[in-house]
Amino acid sequence: MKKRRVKLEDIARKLNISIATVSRALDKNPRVKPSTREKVFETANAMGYMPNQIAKSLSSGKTNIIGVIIPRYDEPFFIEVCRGIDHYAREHHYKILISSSRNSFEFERENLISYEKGLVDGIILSPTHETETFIHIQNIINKGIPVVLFDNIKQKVNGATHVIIEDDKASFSAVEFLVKKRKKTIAFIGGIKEKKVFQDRFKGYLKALKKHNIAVDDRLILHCSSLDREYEDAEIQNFFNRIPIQPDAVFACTDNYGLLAMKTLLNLGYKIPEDVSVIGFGDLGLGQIFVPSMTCIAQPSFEMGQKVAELLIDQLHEIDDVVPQKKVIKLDTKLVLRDST
Amino acid sequence: MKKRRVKLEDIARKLNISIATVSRALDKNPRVKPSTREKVFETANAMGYMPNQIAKSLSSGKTNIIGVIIPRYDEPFFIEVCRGIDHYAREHHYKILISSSRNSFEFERENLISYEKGLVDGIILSPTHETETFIHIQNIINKGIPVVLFDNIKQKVNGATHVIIEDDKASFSAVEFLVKKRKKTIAFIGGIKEKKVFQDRFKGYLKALKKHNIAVDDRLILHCSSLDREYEDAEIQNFFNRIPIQPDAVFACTDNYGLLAMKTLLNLGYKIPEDVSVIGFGDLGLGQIFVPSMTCIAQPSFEMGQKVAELLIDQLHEIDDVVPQKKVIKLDTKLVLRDST
DNA sequence: TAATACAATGCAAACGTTTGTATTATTAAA
DNA sequence: TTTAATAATACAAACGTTTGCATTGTATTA
Repeated sequence: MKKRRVKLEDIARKLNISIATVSRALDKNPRVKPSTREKVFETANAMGYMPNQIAKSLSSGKTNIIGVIIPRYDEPFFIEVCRGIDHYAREHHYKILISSSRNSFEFERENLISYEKGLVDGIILSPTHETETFIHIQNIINKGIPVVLFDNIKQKVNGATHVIIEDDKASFSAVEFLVKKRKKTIAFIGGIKEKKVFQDRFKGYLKALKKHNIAVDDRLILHCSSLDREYEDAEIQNFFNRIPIQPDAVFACTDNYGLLAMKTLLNLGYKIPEDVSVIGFGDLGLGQIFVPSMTCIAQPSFEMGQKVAELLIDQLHEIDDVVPQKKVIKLDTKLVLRDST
Repeated sequence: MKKRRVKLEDIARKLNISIATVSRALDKNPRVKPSTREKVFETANAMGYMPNQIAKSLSSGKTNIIGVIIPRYDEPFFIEVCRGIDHYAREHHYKILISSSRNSFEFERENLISYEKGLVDGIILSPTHETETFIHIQNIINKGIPVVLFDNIKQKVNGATHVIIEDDKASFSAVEFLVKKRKKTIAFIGGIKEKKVFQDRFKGYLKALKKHNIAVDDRLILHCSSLDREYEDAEIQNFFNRIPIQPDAVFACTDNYGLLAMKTLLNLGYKIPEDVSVIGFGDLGLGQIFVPSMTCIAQPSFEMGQKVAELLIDQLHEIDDVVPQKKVIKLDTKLVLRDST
């Protein structure tokens, strides 16, 4: 069934020249005579030659593959980042190997180890909420494999570049916006408490309330604990069904939470934005479709992907001896106003 | 900067044994004495040995990587399929290399060629709307690389396994459902005409109308031509803004079209489902969040991914001499009723 | 016409594994 | 003890490239 691949040797034999010459000819190396090169190209085509990437990689020590680890697929933010990575990477002749850590530290570690086997030239990683220790990442870096981290970074990792947004600032400004609209009972819907981004978004919420002398009311605060799409809905419905006071605004830490909140509130008979304003976080398209459309903090996801890829690829091309400056890159967010506020 | 990797040779030298023995010891090959094996494992650990996947692949001729080509990232259906693939693949020790053809035949071909260089053991592909000729796929198969196709297959490819749903049947039953609800002016929102799945879904629509003696009215039919999320919205808004008759139902060929239709209709003052019913296609979660929630044809995307991966991996494990039976697998859809009808 | 330069090509090692076969060491049987 | 059997290990080729260095061929100069 499986056909034997044509290799350099086959071309060499047919033309009665050496493998080295064939290799160089295909490389357009000026050391081989134009006429020879032509002949090589012709027979290579005729024979259907296709270089063996694996052999090339073994010889060169480069695979031109970037390993990407995200906590989950079913979060549009991560997919959008991947799209950004793919865009930049392809332009620079890299391919991407994506895997999901499924919100599990163990999976994240396993993935990292599998990448350590030399399959990838560098790694882009967004740590899970479970990730408390970073030695598994440090280990990889110590082996000389460049790593770029994005989103949800609990701890600065020495030698890695970080790309983040300022979650606390962003949520602070969103909540302050609500306060300035004279909202007094602002509900907060966050995600799992263990996740740094949610912690920071919560901090921003608290800070805005404090600044404007609004008392924090625990009954208005929900930290969703679901890791799956299916349970988030129930959790948020529960929350609003039982809430003892009527909120006049909701600040949600993701677009999805925001949409689910709007859905639940509408079903409970609230009018948006008359009775209650809602702000989401992310701005990944769905907020624009919902009726009413949702005000969001726009996070530059695609751009984040591009940036992350750019930084990694830059690092891959650095001269080995130059000890590179590792950086923390902060991308800007902005509040996009729509009908829900 | 870059540390030299520890290799078998280093372990061998340290223990004064041969590379072959080290290799076999790590493989737990019974040909090496238990005590030797122990020593090998110990020093391997102590030295931080990590096998070189590339070298392994070159030697074994297997990479344990599956190449996946999808037309676009920003279509939840494809991501859900990828998630299914990832799930099944990981369980069977395969990794996935994803790339997007960006709705372009040329990109699809390029990706395929890049995979042909021996990087992947097999390929999962969903052809673009531009893909008319299938020789690039046939070529790959002829080289002995297994290919499984899913969604949007215009032409049966010899030697490839196909996984599809019966788009015409599914849309027929959805439209018939509307007819039975006494809907007479049923609008159709499809995608680019060149895409087989949209052609089939349109056929189902026509067939249902015909069966129930409802005249086809071109003014009720929209074939969206946008390939980008951003333009779809405008196209659908335009359509409903200018529509000369009031539809009493809308059958949309994707969830996104359905949601955009609902949004536009609501903004135009229609009541859903009182004035107009809406059915979407896909059922990827968003329909449940929208208010009112959207009735959908549920397409088993995750399962499709799993199935596709299963079929490919089965093929990869087939004995080479056995000429395998290539199949066309049809997955079931069902109509999920919600508030929009 | 011999010496010299340089263009074109070839040889062989290297990349890090795996694995068939050969070799050596050890044990059991005669 | 020597022989036969078997267990343990070693050798070397193979996977398909790339590349530094050596070699051959050709043209230029004196």
